[in-house]
Amino acid sequence: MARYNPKETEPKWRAAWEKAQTFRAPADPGGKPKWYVLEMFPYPSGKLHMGHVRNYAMGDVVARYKKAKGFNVLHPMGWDAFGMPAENAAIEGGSHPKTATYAQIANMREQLKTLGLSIDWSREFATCDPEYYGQQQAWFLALLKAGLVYRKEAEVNWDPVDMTVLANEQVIDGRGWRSGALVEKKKLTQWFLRITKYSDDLIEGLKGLDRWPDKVRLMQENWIGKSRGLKMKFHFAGERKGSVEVYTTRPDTLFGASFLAIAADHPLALDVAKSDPGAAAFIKGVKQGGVSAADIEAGEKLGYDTGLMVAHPFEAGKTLPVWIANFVLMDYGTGAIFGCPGHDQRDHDFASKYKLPILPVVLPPGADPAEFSVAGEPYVGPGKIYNSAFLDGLEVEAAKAEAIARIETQADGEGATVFRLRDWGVSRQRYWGCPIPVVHCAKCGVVPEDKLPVVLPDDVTFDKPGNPLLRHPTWRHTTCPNCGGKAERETDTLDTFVDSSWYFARFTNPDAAVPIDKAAADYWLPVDNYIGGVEHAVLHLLYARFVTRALKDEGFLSVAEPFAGLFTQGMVTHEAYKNRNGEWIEPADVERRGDVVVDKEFGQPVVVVGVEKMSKSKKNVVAPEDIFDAYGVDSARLFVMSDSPPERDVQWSTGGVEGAWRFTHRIWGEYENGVPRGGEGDDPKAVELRKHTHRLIKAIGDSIEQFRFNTGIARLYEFLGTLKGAPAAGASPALLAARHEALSALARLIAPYTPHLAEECWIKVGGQGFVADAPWPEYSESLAAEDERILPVQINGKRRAELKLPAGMSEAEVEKIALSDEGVLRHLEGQTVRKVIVVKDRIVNIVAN
RNA sequence: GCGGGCGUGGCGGAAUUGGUAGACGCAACGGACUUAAAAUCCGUCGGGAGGAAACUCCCAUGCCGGUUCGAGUCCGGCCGCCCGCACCA
Repeated sequence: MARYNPKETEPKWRAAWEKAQTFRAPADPGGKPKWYVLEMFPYPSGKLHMGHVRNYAMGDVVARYKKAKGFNVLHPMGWDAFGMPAENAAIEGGSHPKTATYAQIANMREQLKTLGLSIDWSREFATCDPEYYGQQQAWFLALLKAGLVYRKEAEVNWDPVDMTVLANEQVIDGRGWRSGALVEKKKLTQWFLRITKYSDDLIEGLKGLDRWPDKVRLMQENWIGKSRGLKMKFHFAGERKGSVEVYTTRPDTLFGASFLAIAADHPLALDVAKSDPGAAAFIKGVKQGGVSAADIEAGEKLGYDTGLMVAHPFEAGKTLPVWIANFVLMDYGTGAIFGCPGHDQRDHDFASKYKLPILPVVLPPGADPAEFSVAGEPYVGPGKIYNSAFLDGLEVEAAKAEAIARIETQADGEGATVFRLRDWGVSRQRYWGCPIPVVHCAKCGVVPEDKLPVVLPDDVTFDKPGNPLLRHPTWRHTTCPNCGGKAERETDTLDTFVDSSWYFARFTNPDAAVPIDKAAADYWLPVDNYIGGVEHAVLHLLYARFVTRALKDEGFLSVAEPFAGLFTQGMVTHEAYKNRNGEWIEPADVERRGDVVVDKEFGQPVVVVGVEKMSKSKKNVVAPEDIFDAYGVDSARLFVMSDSPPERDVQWSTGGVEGAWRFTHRIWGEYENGVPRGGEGDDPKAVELRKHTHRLIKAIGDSIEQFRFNTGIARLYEFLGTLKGAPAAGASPALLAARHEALSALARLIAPYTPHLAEECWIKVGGQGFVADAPWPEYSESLAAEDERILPVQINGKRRAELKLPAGMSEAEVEKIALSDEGVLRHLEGQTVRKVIVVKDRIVNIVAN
């Protein structure tokens, strides 16, 4: 018997689908409901890895299923093609980012196509296509006009050797990751998107995203970080005029205030430093005090007493010293706080160090005011306010409201909402990104470019550090669209997160002459299933939500939320191995012999270091091409979906993919000799098989709807066992008919997972056209329903017997049967039945003693 | 430190959401086929005790306690691991 040969069948079907344009998503709805499936588009690294296989296989399962269920499915693919890897490669002597990127796209497109995905390739684009980023420039200018884009001076991590701005994660121990140079804090005028305008709305919108993981919603909520409190002024006591504004979420503890602290870059601190060398030195010290998170964590609280005093707003005559403190952040709240050491850990640390008063004003429930002390540690829990004049006796929350009201009547401040979220800095001093389409004119200032796209020049060099656009002989020199005079182009390019913040909308009509074809977007958006890695839980997904809102407000599209359903899938991991010299070795070079893992070549035992994300550095990478070659694409797809729940990591193993491979062959074995249609007749075995078939149809559909692919696949494996128990050889006509029904359904049920094999099977059952175009099988409720139940009988909570009963039997009847069952009676000997609990179709529990 | 999640056989994981714990797969072991091996097929597979056997009983979902007729699932307290944020006032 000829074995199923995926190497022959798989390419054949891919070519057939392509020729028939099976996965083209028609723009015209034609009465079908739409379904938009999108996986996060890849950076074109040039090499497909197992993580991609899992991500795209997952989306493909849903897309193929929804298509079979009668939806008009959009399932597009593109390339997140701008960004630093290509530019860094060019700097290191590689080829030009453009040629390299398009070459890598070509490679990766071929590899992705090998996966047999149901993608509408006619919609493909790359973010580095001028047709795409030109439209991005168009809406960028619309946002600029609307005031959602602005420039301001901001501090950046500047690498003085590479002459570039670094992201925080590129700064390692205060040094540039590439050059190793000490990173400087530098002020540059940068472009910002006003995401903070939508802070509240972005939090509110999360509530409606009921098909998002709670975890991601929570992460976004925390990231935006809304807090309610009080902004208030402390007036200077003494000669100095004016006031310092602070923000607090604990106005109830105002009577416990013992100092004010301001950030080192607070205007007041800078003013003091002008005439106070000590303050100037302190500020300088704070600024140099490390950039990395670890530095900040280890950092001790330090302060400098400015000598200034402010008046307490409620206690006449009481004054508080104003300190400059290293732990106060300028860009949160007002950059100034009042310190209440009794009820805040940081203030307590600070006050202890500088011997400032520590006053308790919140009394924990049940504590004795005469005994209670906060000298050792602050108390941050709930309680009643005391030592606080008019606030005495109030609970914390009530006291907050009362304090805010008082401050408001004194006209010293007002209740305020503050967000942690900052505006989005999108300037990158880099070449390989979308040019910011403005010119700088000496006469007219910043002027939007009127001829789009502003195209990146190709003739640039990477032999010197810094932004090649700055060095280009002609590119930046242009004329002002406004006055026609000499002007210079902006040389900053956009953060690549901008590119990925709207691509899902562009897919709805990638050829539109405007950024977004509104009719197409209105039809397709929002994305119904968005699938990708959880590492994008905050940044990408928050930016995309923001840009969608901004584009909606500017009339480009109609939805506020781009992604109705989100699924974050786990990684593909693999065991990592080290030989006895401590060197990493590749999975291909090791072999399992009994209980030990050995080096194939030398036979020496190797150490299994653990199961980790596939990475080059640990050499625990399995190349998808090798797997496709050995087992076929279908087996690889099936395995990455089968072993673990999709949101969790899956561990790649040779044994696992071999199991999937065996399964495909066993399936084929049921079809290869033909599937006779059978005939009429009575056969209990036929009825039994039909029941299993209809139950399976229901189960597989449910498992895909719920993203529980692993349990669905388990049911498919199980069903194969059922088929083997009802072989075709010697079967009655009725059983043959039931087998035909089963195998016809099965071909369609496996199609989302193993689409190539399914097409072969579909032929064998006499299916019309592609199984990829075939409707999902229907199940009959009555056949899928269990008509017989096995009820366990517990006695005092321990399972003692089983009853096989028809489903739906009444509680009283079940009780009667249970109490007369031989096995049950044996266990009840010498005991009195006190109570019988019958849960319909589920369980019987007899309480006896 | 704050917020969230998880802990089930040798391993990945199931468990109708409070109702037969261990589906399905991997590994392992036994058997069939074969001159032999691979492949394939069939079977066993949480631990313990009893029995020739069908089977019966006890223990078991990180640990301790609670609620309940009944707890892997709910509640409280520990222990361990993972993720996010991190001086956010």
